[in-house]
Amino acid sequence: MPELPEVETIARDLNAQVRHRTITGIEKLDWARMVETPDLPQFRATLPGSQIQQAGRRAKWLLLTLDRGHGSGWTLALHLRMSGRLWVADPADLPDQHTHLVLALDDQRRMFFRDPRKFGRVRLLDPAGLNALDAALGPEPLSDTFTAEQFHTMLGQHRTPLKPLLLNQAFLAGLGNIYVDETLWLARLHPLRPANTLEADDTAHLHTALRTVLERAIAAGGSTLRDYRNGYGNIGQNQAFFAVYGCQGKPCPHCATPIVRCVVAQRGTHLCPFCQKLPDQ
DNA sequence: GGCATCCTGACC
DNA sequence: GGTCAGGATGCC
Repeated sequence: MPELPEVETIARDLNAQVRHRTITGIEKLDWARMVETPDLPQFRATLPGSQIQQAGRRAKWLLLTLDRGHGSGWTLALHLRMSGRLWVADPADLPDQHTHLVLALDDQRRMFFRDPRKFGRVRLLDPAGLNALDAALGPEPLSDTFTAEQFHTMLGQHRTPLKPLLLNQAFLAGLGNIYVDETLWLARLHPLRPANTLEADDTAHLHTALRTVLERAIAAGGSTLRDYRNGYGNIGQNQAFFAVYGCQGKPCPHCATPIVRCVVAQRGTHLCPFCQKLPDQ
């Protein structure tokens, strides 16, 4: 569910609320499979007493840097996958049946990880583990060091269609189904276009479109379709700006041609058949 | 690449 | 009852 803008929003919200707070205990953990590493005893032993130095993000991973106590040098990495939420709960709130992890803080507040589909995962990483996670992910599209020239070189090395390539986290970090569709529409590129057929100006448009779409979504606090909530438990507003995602049958904001939905790379895909043509057509 | 799998809830 | 869902992985 959450993609880069949603995870970025949650990271900022958490940073504002739990930075320098100490985790006093694990109040609830009823889905052991969500903890990927280390083993459960070490996970339970390490967290209590550790202080959250800061909350950040890498790709779609939320990263809580831990300091002091047993947590020194560790990073708590959380991935929300499809239906996960992570927020600082109101002291009066009780975790429901889908809230599988509750972390108590030293100010009487608690962090809730709720995930009905149970796809979400948590890792406690040492510095080497954090490096490995980072190394397995592509560049951050909003980074100052991610240039259109670099992007063009990257795209030229793949004949894969654009959509599955942009969804591949090892190629580029943070995009998911919504923002790939929105970005390709803004760049007027067909999702099946082989990556290595882009001209330099196509890549420049795609590079600009990526930043426009992602920055607008962050400014709007993310997109809420069903499950997504920010770090305060509130919905985002970016869904109002969708041009194509879920807009099948509605007029293209550029040319008024009805938006169509198809399937590309096993994912629902939304595009304007007039603006986004394959070169052969 | 395609496909199945991990899960549950919403919707038709 | 069947289909779909913002993600990722492992198997052809």
